[in-house]
Amino acid sequence: MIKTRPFSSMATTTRSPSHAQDHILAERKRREKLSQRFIALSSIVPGLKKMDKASVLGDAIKYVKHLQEKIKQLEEQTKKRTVESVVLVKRYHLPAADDDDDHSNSSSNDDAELPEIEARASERDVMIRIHCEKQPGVLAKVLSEVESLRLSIVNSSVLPFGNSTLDITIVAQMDGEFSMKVIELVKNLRLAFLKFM
Amino acid sequence: MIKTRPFSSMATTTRSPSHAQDHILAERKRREKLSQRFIALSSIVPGLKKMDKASVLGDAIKYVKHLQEKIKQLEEQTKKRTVESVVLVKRYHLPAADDDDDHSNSSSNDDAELPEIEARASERDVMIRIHCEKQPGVLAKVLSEVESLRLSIVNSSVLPFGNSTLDITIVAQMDGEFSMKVIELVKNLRLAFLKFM
DNA sequence: CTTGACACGTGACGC
DNA sequence: TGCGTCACGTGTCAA
Repeated sequence: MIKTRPFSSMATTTRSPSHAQDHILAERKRREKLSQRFIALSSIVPGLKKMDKASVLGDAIKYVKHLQEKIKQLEEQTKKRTVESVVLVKRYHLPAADDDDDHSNSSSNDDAELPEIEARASERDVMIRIHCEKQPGVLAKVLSEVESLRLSIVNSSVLPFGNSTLDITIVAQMDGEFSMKVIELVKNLRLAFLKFM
Repeated sequence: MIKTRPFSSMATTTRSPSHAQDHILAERKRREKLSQRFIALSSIVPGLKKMDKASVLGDAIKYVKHLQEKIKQLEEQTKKRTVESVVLVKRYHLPAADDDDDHSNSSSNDDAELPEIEARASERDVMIRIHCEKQPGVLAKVLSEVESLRLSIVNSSVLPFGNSTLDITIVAQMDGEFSMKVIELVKNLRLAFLKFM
């Protein structure tokens, strides 16, 4: 087997007599490693029809992109879900765009797990319901917050729901002639949660 | 860069010279395609230090596994965080769903005192909240109705609110693989209430 | 007979 | 100097 001379004219690349075999062996090992990785790659990429290297690479590329896109979607989705429940909450209290709040609005939401807060009032009674993530200290925090609003607590109930959720229901009464719009109440509770979390 | 005359003294496989060039060219194209895919692959795999083929393949493999694992986690998480919720308030119209309901709609409603029913589901847990008029026997009625839906009650709470209102919160669990869309649950409870009141 | 894919040996380049 | 990596041309096998 005689190869035609590549025109480099650099005929003087010393070839080691014994080490030439090393070279061959090393190259063989390298190829072996590559082939192994190709097999490994093709084994974790689902649904490939053609098993040739180009197709494996191509399908792997598509697959990676697909996975990345899916992860992106899932992460957005999880965030959206909490946002939706927040929106539900905001329906009750959204006029928050008032002047008493922080003006640094817009990007103010790092809302990892904002709770859903609902409040209603009947005569002197106020009912507060909070659907939130299970956290140590939430109940105490909420109760003290409620009391700080000059509301005397009549009853409270905490129900675990699912693995990581709490449903807190509180009934309180307003003192004397002091009264508070429920929307203000929800706003205050929400601010307390923002500080707390 | 054309090789002139490789004289074929090889006894085994002799190729026509023009066709040999085709072979070379084709192989070149194939290699080019492979290299291109390698580059493409390495461009979408983040944070790879070594750019040699074996490392690209190896890191791509690790990366794919990492993505798969992450997707698995995210999907589990979203499943946990998925909370279906339906609220039925008087005057609010249910998405009507199927035909199993009474068609005698229209002005048949003396619904002045229909309760507000809300249900949400997370995994096996179901939370039911009913805001209704204070009546003797409501709780028992509601609980038996819930149990008749193959739900085992985990916790229940009844809070008086105002003079004539009750806020009932129930947490129950669905049996085994039996599951029910929350909207069906709300519909059933609503029907029970309609019969009861 | 053509086409495409593969592994091999080999020269070259960079550290 | 050697060691690792690469691209190339080539022979071979299968569709």
